[in-house]
Amino acid sequence: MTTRERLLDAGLEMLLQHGYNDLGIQALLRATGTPKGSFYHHFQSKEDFALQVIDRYMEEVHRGLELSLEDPGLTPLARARRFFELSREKYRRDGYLGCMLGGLGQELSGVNPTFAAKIEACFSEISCRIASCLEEARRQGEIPQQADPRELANLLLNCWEGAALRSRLLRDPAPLDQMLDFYFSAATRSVG
Amino acid sequence: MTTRERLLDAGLEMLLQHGYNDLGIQALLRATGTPKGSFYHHFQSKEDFALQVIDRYMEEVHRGLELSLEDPGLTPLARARRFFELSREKYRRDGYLGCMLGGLGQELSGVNPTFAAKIEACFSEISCRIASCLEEARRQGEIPQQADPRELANLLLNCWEGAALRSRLLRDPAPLDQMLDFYFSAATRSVG
DNA sequence: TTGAGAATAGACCGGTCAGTCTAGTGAGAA
DNA sequence: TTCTCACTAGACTGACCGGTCTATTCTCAA
Repeated sequence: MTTRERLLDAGLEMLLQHGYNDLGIQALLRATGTPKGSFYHHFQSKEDFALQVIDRYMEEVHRGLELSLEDPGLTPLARARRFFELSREKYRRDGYLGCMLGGLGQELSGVNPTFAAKIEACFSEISCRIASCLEEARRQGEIPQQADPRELANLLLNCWEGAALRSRLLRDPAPLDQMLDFYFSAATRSVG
Repeated sequence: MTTRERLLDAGLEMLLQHGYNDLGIQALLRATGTPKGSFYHHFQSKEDFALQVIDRYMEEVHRGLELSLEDPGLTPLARARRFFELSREKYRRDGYLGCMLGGLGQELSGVNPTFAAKIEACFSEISCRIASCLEEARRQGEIPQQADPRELANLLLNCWEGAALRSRLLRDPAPLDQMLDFYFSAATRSVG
């Protein structure tokens, strides 16, 4: 494994726990046994590093989206739900520290437009893919014809992020499950 | 206005925008024209200061809860919605920077148990007061008898926080309104 | 075998951080 | 009038911050 990869790996873990401002380069280097020269050889700056960590985070997210949204054994609505259940499993493995996008978004969007734009773009990507899935659900009659898949997808994602924050505070998955139950029972009942 | 009050006022504004780690004591002092000695006369430490700022934030929240949840001109469900509409107006005045509890919760709960507990306690307080309101809604038949007011209140609050994060990223109130529409139409339709 | 460039290595930089310390000021009590 | 104490004032401390710099080592192509 290359130094760059080691740094990004550690970055995923440490940024999730510490956030951006509480993560020192020094600490990252100590944790990975990397000299400072290597870090600044591979990355322009701390900000550049964090942005690349977000890219790596998004690779995982997209793998999860493919795994769930393209599962032919499930109905479209069940596929959408599956994605968040996969995410919940990832959160469990991480110790219920929530979602890195939510964490960095909250911390940095008040002062750093680069991060704000980056993270909004990530949410937007995810939301779009879920929206096509919900579009399919609408075609198949799982949700009402007059429903707006794009708005429903944003709603689902935003509420999920809220649940993830509460789950981080409590170190407990319950808010995640409750939110999914509520959302999908509301979505199905509305067409029942 | 006393020095202490000036500092807490500025703290409300600056912590919302900058978060905890990006807010320097120096900057706070510069912004308020306060010498350092005064700050450390009134507050034990930066952490102590931030915890007191949260207390002040919660005073506002409780005022909002009283204003809305005890409004006799509205049905119980409408009172609950009113609280979040009031919050939305506050967010607008602040430039759509979201909710301080959500911001500090995300930033600090991974590393600082004191803040994690404090902020979870704040959410819990708010949720409890909304739950009694929803309990009353249940008594009056606005929501199903078998609904759990406490869970519904947590759900509402958590989803709101997610919408607030997205609103902060976009500097736009739309996610807030969409979330409220979805939640309350789901809640009423289920008993239709 | 040698030359070139990528990568490692860590001392070092100026600046800023939270927090301390001592001196001084001002208002109200005695 | 004088004493007291809450409060103001800001210089100062040591640690740590992100980032730079130069020297060295490694890898691999010519």
